[in-house]
This record gives sequence, structure tokens and C-alpha cells, in this order.
Amino acid sequence: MVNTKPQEFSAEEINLADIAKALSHPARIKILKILSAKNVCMCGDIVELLPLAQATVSQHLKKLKRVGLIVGEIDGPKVCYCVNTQTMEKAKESLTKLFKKVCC
Amino acid sequence: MVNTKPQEFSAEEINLADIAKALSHPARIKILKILSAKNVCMCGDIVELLPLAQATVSQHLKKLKRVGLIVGEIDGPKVCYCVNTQTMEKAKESLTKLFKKVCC
DNA sequence: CTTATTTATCGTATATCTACGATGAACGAT
DNA sequence: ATCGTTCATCGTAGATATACGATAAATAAG
Repeated sequence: MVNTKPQEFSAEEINLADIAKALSHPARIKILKILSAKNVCMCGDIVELLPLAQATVSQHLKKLKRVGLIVGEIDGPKVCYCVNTQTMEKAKESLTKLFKKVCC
Repeated sequence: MVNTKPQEFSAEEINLADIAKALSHPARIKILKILSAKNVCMCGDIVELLPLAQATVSQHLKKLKRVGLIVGEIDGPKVCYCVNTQTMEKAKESLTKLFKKVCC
């Protein structure tokens, strides 16, 4: 009798799940839209546009940063956030690949 | 002075976040791949292919069902799961729309 | 009817997520 | 040096996610 149960998931599956997790809250979806619309944006500007406290927005930004979907550059006391187009492209490709495999 | 802080998120943002949440675990990514490869599949078959207990796999299936990405049809004591291509297409379109807006 | 098979659900433990106020750290301006 | 601005982090509370064994429910087969 052979053990067919695999030990873990593939790096690709884990990576795609991480991307999806970063996109799994409306606030983070909206943050990406805001950043792309303004091209570059201070944290404070984002807080103004979301129904959330500054600390909470900062946490959401951290999660988007962690997977590389956005980048924050320090500019004096402020921080300029912007979309990381390269990572975003990769994310899009990974998802497109999944959809192609799964249905379309 | 005007209050610029919105009260909540849009239905579209919430919906997209829900889809992303359903895809936010490697097991669920893999389940979708398995189902599409076999076209139709029993729960037990999926359990064999994942490094998880039956109860855990059942929970993951439930989450995919909840957002409509898969459908389970009862067949005697078994349940035949398959990808819901329609919902999958919609999910793909929603994500594509986001990526188009945000970067690509 | 009893038994075996298949799957969902329950109960439970641990971890992560989400949200906020308070505080700290970094910087520019005075 | 002090103050105001901006943002991250800490501490905390409650909710949700993840995993499993045990059990229940439904059906097919004997």
C-alpha cells in the first residue's frame, strides 16, 4: 500500500494564496484603487478616504507591503505609497494562469 | 468643514474581497485545480490528494461552495463536486477589472 | 435489520485577522 | 530645544480561520 497523501503544497500554490489573502479585504482593494488613481499617495490621504482609523489603515498597508503589491518611500515625516507594478503584473499572471487551468 | 470619510465599502469591493478570501488558502487553490483536472470529483478523492484530514477538507469545500466557485451534487452517500464555471468566469472578470484599473 | 462507506457537523484548541486608542519615532519648522 | 505633523508599533479585545478527532446522517450493500 502506497501513501498517496502529499506532504505539503507547492510554492506556486502558497504564493498565489498569499496574493489572494492580501486582496481579501475591501479596504485593501480600495487602497490599491486609490493608489493607482493618484499614482502616489500619503498614508494620511488614504485614511481620509477609508472608514477606518489611522492605525488600522497602517496595518492594511503593511499587509499589502508584505506581499510586495505596494511600496512605501519615506519622505521626511511622510511616507509616499505607490503600487508596485512589477509585482502586480506577476500577481495578475499567476491568477490568470489559475483561471486558465480551472475554467477559462 | 465637510466629512469626507465614507461610511462603508462598495458592494463590488466587498464581493471581490470575498472571492479573494475564498482563494486565500493553498488547499483551496489545489482543490480547484483537482476539480478542473478531473472535471468531477468525490470529496474522498480530494482528501487523498491533500495533506489534510477529511474534516478539514470538508471545511475548505464549504468555503468554496459559499462563494459559488464550486458546486456539490449529492449522489447516494457520496457528493460529486465540480467547478462552477459561470461563477469562476465572473470572478476572473472582476479580478481582471481590478488589475486593469490598478496597473495593467 | 445490520454493516460499511461517505460526508457534514460538532466540539475544541490554537493562530491569525480586524479594529481601535495610546504611544513612540522621525522629521520639518520655529 | 520645542512643537506640530506624520506614520508605525504596542497593547488589547473580539471575531474569524485552521486543524483535528469524534460523531451524526444518509445511503448502498449484504
